Amino acid sequence: MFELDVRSRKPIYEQLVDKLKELIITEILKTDEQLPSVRSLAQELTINPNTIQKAYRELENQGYIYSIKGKGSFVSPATHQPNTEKIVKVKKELTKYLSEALFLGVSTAELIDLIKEIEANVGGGMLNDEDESSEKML
Amino acid sequence: MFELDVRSRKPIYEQLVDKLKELIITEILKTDEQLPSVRSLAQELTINPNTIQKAYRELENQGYIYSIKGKGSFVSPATHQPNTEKIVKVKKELTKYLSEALFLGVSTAELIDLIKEIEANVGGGMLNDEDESSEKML
DNA sequence: TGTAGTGTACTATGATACGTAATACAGTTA
DNA sequence: TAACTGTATTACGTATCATAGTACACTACA
Repeated sequence: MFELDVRSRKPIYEQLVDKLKELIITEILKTDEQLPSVRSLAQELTINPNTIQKAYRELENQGYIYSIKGKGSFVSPATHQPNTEKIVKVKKELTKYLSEALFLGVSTAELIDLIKEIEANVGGGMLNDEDESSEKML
Repeated sequence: MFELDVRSRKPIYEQLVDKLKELIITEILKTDEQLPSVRSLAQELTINPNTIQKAYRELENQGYIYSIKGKGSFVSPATHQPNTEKIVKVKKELTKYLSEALFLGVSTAELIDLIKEIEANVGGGMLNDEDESSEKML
């Protein structure tokens, strides 16, 4: 279900946040669906429960999930209400990577195709994860 | 010339890499133009020379600049030869942020506009009279 | 009621990265 | 020679990450 790279410079909990966010955005994980418990996921990924909890806390802070003591953690309903601050932040990152992509020779057309491709997956359903090199497959 | 956030979670040297990369990509810094020396830039930014050097080393590793002992550091000529590995990496980041942008309600049209806007500022040459729409994205 | 499963909180420890500081060396330029 | 470049090394303090262990509060269920 997850591929983690424990050797990566990017913290494990942050990798988890990214992966889960992606699963939520693409609606592979649906609204109110229950996430694995911190302990079970920790055991499955052979990492520490605290690390899972940190990722869940971050996702909760960002509004992607909600947690109920004694019950579990669940996917938040997609509000789709514009969050200006977040959008500004994301656009900034986008600008950075779009610039670099163009600089590296990626064409505008290709980028637009990428957008359309992603758009088809966001809220749509199917998506497959093509991912990096190493490690830990579960 | 630079604005750094020493309190940011992002390392200073990495902020420097990003800023300089952007200046190179947008050709504000032109091929073979000399960068500030590690010591002078360190003094200007009131940070440690080692931190500058780390950023320069990273930029050199990524092919954006070259350094000559005793002379200085200079902007590499833009090769524009496709670097598959880098492109894959950038596309991956792009996918992440594009997904999130779409999820947050940014429209496809808006994203395409963003691409075109950036394209006008990258590499192509004609645009160093950046008076209007460009606005020095940072 | 008891028990197992949830989330949550806290302390402690080791490893690693970041940034600074000081020093040294090598090469270029005037 | 003197002053400027890049580069390398060691040491130190700090912060973050991840683990480990423990504890507590709440929920569900037999």
